[in-house]
Amino acid sequence: MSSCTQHMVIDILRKNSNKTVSVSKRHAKQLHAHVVKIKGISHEDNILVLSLYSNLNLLHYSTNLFNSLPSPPPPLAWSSLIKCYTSHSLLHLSFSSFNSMRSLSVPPNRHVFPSLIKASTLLKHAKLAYSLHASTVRLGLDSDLYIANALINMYAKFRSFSVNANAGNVFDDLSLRGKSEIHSVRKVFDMMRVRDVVSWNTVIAGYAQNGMFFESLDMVREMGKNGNLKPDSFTLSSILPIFAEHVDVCRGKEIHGYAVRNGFDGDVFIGSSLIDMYAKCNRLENSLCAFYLLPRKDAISWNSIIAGCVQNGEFDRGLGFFRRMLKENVRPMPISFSSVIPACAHLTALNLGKQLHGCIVRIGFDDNEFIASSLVDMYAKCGNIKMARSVFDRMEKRDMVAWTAIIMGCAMHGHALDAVSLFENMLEDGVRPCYVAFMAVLTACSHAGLVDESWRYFNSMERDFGIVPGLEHYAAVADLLGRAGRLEEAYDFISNMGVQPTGSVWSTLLAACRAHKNVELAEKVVDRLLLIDPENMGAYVLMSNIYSASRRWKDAARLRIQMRKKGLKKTPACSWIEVGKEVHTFMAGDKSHPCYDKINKALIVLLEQMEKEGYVLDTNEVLHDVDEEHKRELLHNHSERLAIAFGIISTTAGTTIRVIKNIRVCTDCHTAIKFIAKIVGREIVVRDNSRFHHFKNGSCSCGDYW
DNA sequence: GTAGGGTTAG
Repeated sequence: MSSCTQHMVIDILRKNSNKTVSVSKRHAKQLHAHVVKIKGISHEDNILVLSLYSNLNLLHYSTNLFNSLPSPPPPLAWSSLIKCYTSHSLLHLSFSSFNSMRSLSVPPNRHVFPSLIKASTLLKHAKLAYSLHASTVRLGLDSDLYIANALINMYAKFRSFSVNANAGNVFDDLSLRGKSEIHSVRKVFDMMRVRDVVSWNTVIAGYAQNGMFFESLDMVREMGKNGNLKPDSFTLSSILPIFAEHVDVCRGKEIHGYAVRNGFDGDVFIGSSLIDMYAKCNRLENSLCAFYLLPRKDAISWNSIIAGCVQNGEFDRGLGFFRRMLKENVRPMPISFSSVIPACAHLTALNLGKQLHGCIVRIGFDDNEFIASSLVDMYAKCGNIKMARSVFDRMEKRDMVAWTAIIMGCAMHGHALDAVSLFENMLEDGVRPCYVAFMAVLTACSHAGLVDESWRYFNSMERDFGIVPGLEHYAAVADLLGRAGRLEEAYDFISNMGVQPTGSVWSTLLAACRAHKNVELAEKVVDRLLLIDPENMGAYVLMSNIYSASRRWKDAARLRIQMRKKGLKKTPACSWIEVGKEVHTFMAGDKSHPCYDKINKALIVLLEQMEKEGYVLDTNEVLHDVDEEHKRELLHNHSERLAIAFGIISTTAGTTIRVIKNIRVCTDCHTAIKFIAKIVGREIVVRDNSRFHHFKNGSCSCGDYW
């Protein structure tokens, strides 16, 4: 009897809601067997079993049972089948089934629409979705609780699609449509006679995901007042990202407290939202607590803590969590890689980055845009611009981030013309440049002295793209003017820029004054600089260097005394190199390395050969008023030379040497490294605080302009 | 039959 079957179905579904899925699955099959055994083939009962299979997401059992039904199957059978297809993301099958259903003249009932609306949402197929909405209106079903909930979700999602599409491409009509869609969310919601917690949560999440934070939080209040419903774990995980974005840790903590009081703090969704919220509020310790207190961790919990560490500059920690994730057999997701690779980029850990790249290729994630962009950036930052370019060239779809990464990469490596032509290619591709993309192309211009191009891009920013130039853009142009020797022009440009200049903008001009030996303007600049940033030690050092270079020792000494009085100390110069699996660090004049004697001997031998080749020491770099011999020793012990010499004696012949320095390479070392590269027949890559220098065969990729 | 969390460039 089918009423007996119905009771058993209900019993199984109840057990299923207790998360004992495997038990229910077994029960379902037992029930099916029971039905077959006792009653032979009863289609009425089979339809109930089918709805049970469909609820348990058992695709094959559902389709097999469905195919055994006589034609035409009743509406309940169709809606079960379609639901099953949709929840397995077989969206085209959902629609082809719907079409078959209609061609057999089976009337669609209310149960079939939610799955179809969901399928059209997942397909991002707006036309289909709108026609489904129209059908429900014609059938008078559009205020049905489940259908309306699905419609609200659909309109909220379409709004975010168009918002996101708008960020990368030029489709102005989409933003208008986006507005009407968020309006439709509210219209459907307002029209409903009965709303449940899902209705409220869907609207709240929809507003939150579309950046309508005020409206979202307002709905949470309304939910309690007019809806008489308490926020649940869905509500909380929707609104936590709002406080993450606003860096509002106080209100984030309030939500955390509410979650604890109501027993939601063990929920994995809440957990990862909390980890993320605390990390974005720079409270990594709280993120770690939230992570460790989670009773069950899923892949997303791991992703959140990895991204949290990396975003807070805890690169080694982020890498550590990534390793532990693998060790605990949690399958990494594409996001896991795009979160952890920037850690390699920041640590300049090329070998580690390569290993991760290998892993990515093996898993088959190498076509993921996010991962590819992070790899482009990582290779560029680790000094391997060729690999960066090859990863970029292999990308099928390139979004603005990918373009920006490669343009910035080329800029850092002094390939300014490549950077500029890539920027033009990006525009031809219809990708709209953003704030960062302009930073990249302007940086490229400034590294190569392309004054005219720089002006052209700078002027087009606001005029053609509506991007108001920020400090970084002004700084790049000012830097370029200064280094091109147009010092007065640069001074006027900085004095009249649209934003308040920072000390560092003036510092670049000060450096230019030094390069072009203009002491008078330097004095004017340093006054302006110290007015804004009186503690800027770089300014004192530079000005002192400028005085020294023009042999005004007394003025130089006066500044150094002022520095000492203020307690300002120069940033100690430091270089490091990765040999084998270890990173070796050298300070200027550092004799502490276990191989120091060997390094020193190598440097002496090199110096002899360099001098034979025509190297002349440039002592202008040394700011102290000391005798020539002492100057020679000071230069000889610059940290990059120690690191390079160590690299030469501890790696096999022909290996590229990659050294990183925390401040700019000095002119003398720059000349010296050109000689060294030629003598030892190796490529030497040096990254200073702003760019890469590739030394090869006696010359440098920067063309001595840096 | 409907709703939720985490990514990349400076």
